[in-house]
Amino acid sequence: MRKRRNGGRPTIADVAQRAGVSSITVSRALRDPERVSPQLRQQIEEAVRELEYVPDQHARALASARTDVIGVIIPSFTNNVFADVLRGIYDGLAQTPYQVQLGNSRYSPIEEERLLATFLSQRPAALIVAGIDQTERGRALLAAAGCPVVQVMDLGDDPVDMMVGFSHRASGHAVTSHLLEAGYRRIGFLGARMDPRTQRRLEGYRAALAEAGLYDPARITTTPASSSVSLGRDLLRDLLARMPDTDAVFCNNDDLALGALFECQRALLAVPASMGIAGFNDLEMMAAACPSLTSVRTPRYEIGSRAVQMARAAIAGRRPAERVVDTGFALQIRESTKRPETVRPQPMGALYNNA
Amino acid sequence: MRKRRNGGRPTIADVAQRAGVSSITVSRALRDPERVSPQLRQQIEEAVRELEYVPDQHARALASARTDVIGVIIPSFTNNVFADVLRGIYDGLAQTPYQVQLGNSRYSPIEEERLLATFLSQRPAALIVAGIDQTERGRALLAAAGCPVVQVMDLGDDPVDMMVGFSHRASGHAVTSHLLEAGYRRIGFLGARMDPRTQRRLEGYRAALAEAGLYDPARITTTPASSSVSLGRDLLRDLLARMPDTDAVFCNNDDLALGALFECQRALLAVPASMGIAGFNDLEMMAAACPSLTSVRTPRYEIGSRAVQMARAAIAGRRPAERVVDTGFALQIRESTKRPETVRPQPMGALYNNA
DNA sequence: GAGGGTCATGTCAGCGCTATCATGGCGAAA
DNA sequence: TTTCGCCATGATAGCGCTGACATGACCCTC
Repeated sequence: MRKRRNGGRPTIADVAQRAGVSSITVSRALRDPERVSPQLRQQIEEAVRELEYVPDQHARALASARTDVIGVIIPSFTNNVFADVLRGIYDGLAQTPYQVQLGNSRYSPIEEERLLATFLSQRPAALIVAGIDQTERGRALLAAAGCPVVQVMDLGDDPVDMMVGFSHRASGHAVTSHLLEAGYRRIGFLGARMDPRTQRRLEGYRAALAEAGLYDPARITTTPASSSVSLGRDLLRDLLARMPDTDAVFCNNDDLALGALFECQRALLAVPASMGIAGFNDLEMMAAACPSLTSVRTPRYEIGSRAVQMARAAIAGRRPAERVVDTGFALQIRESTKRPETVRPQPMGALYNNA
Repeated sequence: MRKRRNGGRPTIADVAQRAGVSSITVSRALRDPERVSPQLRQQIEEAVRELEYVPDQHARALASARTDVIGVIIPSFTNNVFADVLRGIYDGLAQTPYQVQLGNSRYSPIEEERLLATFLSQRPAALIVAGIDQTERGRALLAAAGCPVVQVMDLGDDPVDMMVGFSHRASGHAVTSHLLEAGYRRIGFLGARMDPRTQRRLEGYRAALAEAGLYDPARITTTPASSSVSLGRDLLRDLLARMPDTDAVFCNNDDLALGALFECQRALLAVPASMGIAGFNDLEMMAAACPSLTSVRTPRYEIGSRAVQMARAAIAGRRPAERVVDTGFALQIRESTKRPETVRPQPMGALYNNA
């Protein structure tokens, strides 16, 4: 008896023998049941069940030069934003043979390039990457990938292949315009990490204020450090130390906005009367905060599932007509930017008593 | 010329030809350089570089019946807790040939079992799974996996193989004891999703209160819904409607605690004077909140990297002596449970003015 | 009824790599 | 010098599966 290296698991040949057919017929019955007569199909299914046969992915990949792996590269695990995209992707792939190969670029284009090279060496069925700011070589790798590629979470003019996202510049512009309409005039910007998408939101902010003749670069407070709630507090404190008359802040993301709110509470600065606060992404907590926080709802889950949908269509040879999908975004206006008619800073009572 | 199915990529035979050796020597040079003479090794390395040769993972896996894939199963992508564990795992695997195959069980033991079966069909090098509450069949699959298995984030008596985590019961007990020591007497419990780890924290809460003769099941408020900040608000509101004299809450996790804080702010209930709040996991925002929130620091990143370390040691045949590692946890006492000496509910001024 | 088309199934030869055993050279021990 | 064993390297035979082509049965058309 031949030695088995695969731990005694049955092979396609075992199934074939048991079903009384050749192994290629079993192979066909598993991949494309239509091409096998109902009679044999049934025999084969039975044999598969009896032997608990599971195809060997590696052998399949080697023989067919194709895999059922979809590579996904995101810049952060910790950022809830990508967790939602990921959920969309995984949910879109449930009940399919596809598997996800997940990479974390840590917001580094170099690391992204490295991951891309690694992933491509496995000839994935498709690739989903966050952002449109690959390195030149990264773009070249993607272009030569030989599989569908979907860039997600951003929008640009020249997709490598397909694209699903929204305009960060437009969303930054929309939030800032909203703050202006709410009556705020000395609007600051809090930004962390300053990745390309953040930069584009900042551009939108800048443009909206410039159009209103109210742009003042001194109100922009950023840091390369990665975003956090504490950082939101620190950044707002810095900003107020430099520009005490600032009456609102557009926070680059929701963590910073929450931190800014906490800082206002600590400094006894009334929100929204003396300070308007807007965040970005509209994480679940924004609606629950007190006061509730204005933000921009970004369709993260939808972007993930849509990307999968497009990728699968492309794999199946039905490339969608629309290669670039703009999912849009939605301003969620809440208490934190509902400025009372009379604009005048108001002192507040103490919020709580702790010694 | 032979047709190439792999897209024209060079194979090990190409490298061998270029280096003037046989392909098995190239194979050895790549896997175990020590076994090849320095002379040939150098020639081979050069050929690899010139051809940009990248080994085919599938062919390697098929021929050797081994892979460089480490399967990881977590119950949620959205929960920040697992994001940190994941970071620990990925960081521990950086600069190694290992790759992660990530599965999301969505807190369903059935789904976990399914994932386990799928992953095992690929003969992973190791498996890291969250929790110790597998189904019976899941446990059997793990036991028969034929690879190192690390259960993480919890602690139990009979590891399938290895285990890294801490006692949820003990941590629940510790938090509750702290609330008692701080002077709170009518302590509630807010819990969402109620997965097994949450249940054990609840047990700890129950035990601590029972020991103090203060246990009242009516103060336990739970829901099978998944955790969120809004839910924290809802649960606290429910609890206070039923048991208005509740003077503190142990929240099953930090999202709920934050929601509870917001609810107190909305209801003008002073924290920590009239209501103590403690969370669980000590996410970054807890220290930044206003008032800052007491929580239990859980070493999530460390658990991830430690699990990888143990798995790699086991793969290399050096199974660690300690199969079960208790990482412990640390109570982080902050403003939200620092009750003033005089215990008496205090009214507060309005926090903010929004019309 | 010959020719041609379609369909279900089979044969065969790899995919790119590694396990296994074989080989030859060389130094140490006898 | 002879013998042995060790080491570096090579030849060979698959790993489990699928692509490409072959085969034969059957049906339709003129």
